[in-house]
Amino acid sequence: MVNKISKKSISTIHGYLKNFKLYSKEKERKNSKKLNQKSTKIDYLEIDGKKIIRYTNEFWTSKQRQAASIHEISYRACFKAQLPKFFIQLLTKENEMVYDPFSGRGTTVIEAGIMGRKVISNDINPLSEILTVPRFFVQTIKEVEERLSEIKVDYKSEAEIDLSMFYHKKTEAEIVSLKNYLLERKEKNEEDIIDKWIRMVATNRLSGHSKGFFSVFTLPPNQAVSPERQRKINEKRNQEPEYREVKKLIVRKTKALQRNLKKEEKIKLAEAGKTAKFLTSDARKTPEIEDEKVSLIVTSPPFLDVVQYSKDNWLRCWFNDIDVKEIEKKITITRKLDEWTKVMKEAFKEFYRIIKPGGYLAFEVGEVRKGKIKLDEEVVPIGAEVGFEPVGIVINLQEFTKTANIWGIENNEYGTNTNRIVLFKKNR
DNA sequence: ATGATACGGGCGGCTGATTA
DNA sequence: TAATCAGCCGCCCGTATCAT
Repeated sequence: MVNKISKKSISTIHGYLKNFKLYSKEKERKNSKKLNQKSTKIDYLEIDGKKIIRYTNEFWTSKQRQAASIHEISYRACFKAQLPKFFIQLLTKENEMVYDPFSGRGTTVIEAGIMGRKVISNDINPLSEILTVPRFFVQTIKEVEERLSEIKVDYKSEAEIDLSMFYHKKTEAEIVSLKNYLLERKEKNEEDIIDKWIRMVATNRLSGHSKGFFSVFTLPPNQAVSPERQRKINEKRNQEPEYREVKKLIVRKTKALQRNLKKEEKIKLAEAGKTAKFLTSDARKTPEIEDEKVSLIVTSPPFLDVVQYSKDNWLRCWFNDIDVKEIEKKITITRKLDEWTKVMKEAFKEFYRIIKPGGYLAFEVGEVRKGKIKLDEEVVPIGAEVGFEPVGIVINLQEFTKTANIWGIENNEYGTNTNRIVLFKKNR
């Protein structure tokens, strides 16, 4: 619900954020045509002797399923599509380059693609590319059905590891057959975009807590359950894996992913996909990206080591023949703040190199350790040191419908109840 | 003994689509 | 129109273990 706005100079961005009023669809529905009258709260922080402005408002709403359905790929710690949309709309024009160095499930680049921007996506975890690339080239139900029908299932096949706590024998045979098919296609260099689409959907269906997934009831798929733990869950719930039709579920999710995707959005995605770059590099070292090529970065880095990305993805890595240990070796961000800061500074240097003069960096971070560590405030001097001008901190505050009960955390307590974005500009 | 680091838990409210 | 249900989302922190 961002007001239509073209690219703004730095002073008008301040004006825009200051005078921002969110047009509320909710209120419209309730026959009140009024704007959401919340005005932006402004305060100032002093960091390293310099004043920095902080804007707090409900700049976007992030209800579930309010963005394009194509984003509905579960991944650990993914921000809502409304976040990148806000900054892309505010800070870039069509055909300009948008980049996400910590791409994850690819929310930023997919959203940028829908909006007709050019994109580069990077993530050190190869799973990111597997989940992102195919969604630029949305396949029709018919294409997917036809391809699936060509894939032979050997009902004698079994996984080399014990997955009996997750899958019915027949389901497991179907998954393993699909895994082997995809591996063979890849090895023979025959893997096409339809195969990749199927790989992406299947990877997303491996485990979850409803009948739309291949597995028995388990946790939602953004967090992995260990085999030992799954056995206990099965015991506790007195359940055992029932048969799930793998091909049928893939077709169903294929349909769901494009549920509300408009025709022109699909075309724009495909256009962006044709020129897109997908990297699997360390964000500090991306020589594939030329100097001053990028108009906007919207990203969110790992917050210290709060999330175990490789562990949470063990089953998906198994399906895609990705060595979890190899990824763990590459991801070296520790829980120590000073080391995190060092790594981020190197990354910021790289961002400065590839952003064009006049371009922006929107860097989303959060509070961790019960608010003891405010990463947004840590990030401001890092950006300034490498040459960026800190524009300000943008905080999106909303009445949350979040239900993070896993760790007994109440609404608006800890975690990402607010999105905190540090906005930087590279001056001309 | 003390501080640092590693490990890993295991739900449920809400929204929107589908079905009755 | 109401009822049902699939599927989304959550970057924390207590405790065990290791290092000094």
